[in-house]
Amino acid sequence: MDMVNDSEVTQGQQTDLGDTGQNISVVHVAIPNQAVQVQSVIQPTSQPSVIHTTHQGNTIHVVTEDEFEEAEGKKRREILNRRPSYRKILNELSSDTGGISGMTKITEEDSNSSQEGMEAADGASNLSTSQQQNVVVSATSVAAAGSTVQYQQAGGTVTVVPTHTIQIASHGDGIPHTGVQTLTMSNTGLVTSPGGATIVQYAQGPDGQFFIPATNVQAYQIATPTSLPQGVVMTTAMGSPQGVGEEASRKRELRLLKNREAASECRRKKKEYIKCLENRVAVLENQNKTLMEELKSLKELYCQKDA
DNA sequence: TTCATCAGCCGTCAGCCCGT
DNA sequence: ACGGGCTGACGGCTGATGAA
Repeated sequence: MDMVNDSEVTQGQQTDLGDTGQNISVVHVAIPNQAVQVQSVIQPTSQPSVIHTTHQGNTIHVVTEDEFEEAEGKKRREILNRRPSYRKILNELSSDTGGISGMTKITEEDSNSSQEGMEAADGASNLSTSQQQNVVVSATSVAAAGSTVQYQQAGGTVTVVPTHTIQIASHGDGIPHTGVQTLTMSNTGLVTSPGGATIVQYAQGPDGQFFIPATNVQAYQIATPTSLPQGVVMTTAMGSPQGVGEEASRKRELRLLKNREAASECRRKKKEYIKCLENRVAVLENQNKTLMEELKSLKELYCQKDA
């Protein structure tokens, strides 16, 4: 493969491509040390079907068709093999392009789109006697008898059991829990009735545990939370073959839920990535236009001087 | 109004990569 | 080796739009 370095090629220069057996004239406008806008137009003078070039920095590589196909194939395979995440691409773009506007660096923090859910779930651990609680857990699968789903967080544990009892095992807030409290359970959260959002009244039993009075009992569904804060653990107590099946289905639900969220996040990043690319195109087109105009005026200046 | 088409969104699956 | 995250691909759903 022959290399044609743009520092060696000037407008109209005839360049022999050696082992390609081709002679081409190269019209090459090269602006050294410009990150963008090196334009090259390669025109074959003989009839070699296609001239393929690849660019590396300021260097143009002229390759044979076979080499080109091979390289393209390899490139395609590499792209198929592993496309870096949009976050990576965006970060690379933003560090590469430095001053280019419209580039937003994605950080771990701003990729955390489920902050609100976390905050809502956070509230569940701080159960107090006087305020309404938002316990956020979504509903998908019905817990069978014998299984216990725990929603745990540092300092407090809310246990939901399929006998429709909500047990608050340990608040960790030091507040004595007496009387009837109201839990607002949204359909985006931990426990819902089939009808959606439900106000569940629960009371504290003599053993200190809270329970839902029988009048409130419905087929509450229990599933994994849409987003659990760090340190939050959902567990199920199992012990039977039936439980194994439930465990599997619970795991599946959790996996699907996480994947759902991941897909949503991925789409969000993809959109952002495309926006950034569009911005970049606009910026580069602008720069291109400016440089072309500059080149044109310099050419005119040069022609005037020559004449 | 009804129907067809299209675009956009969402959920799911599969496969790859990466950290443990 | 395994589990979890990421993302392309696919199919279904829904709303907008235009033609009949």
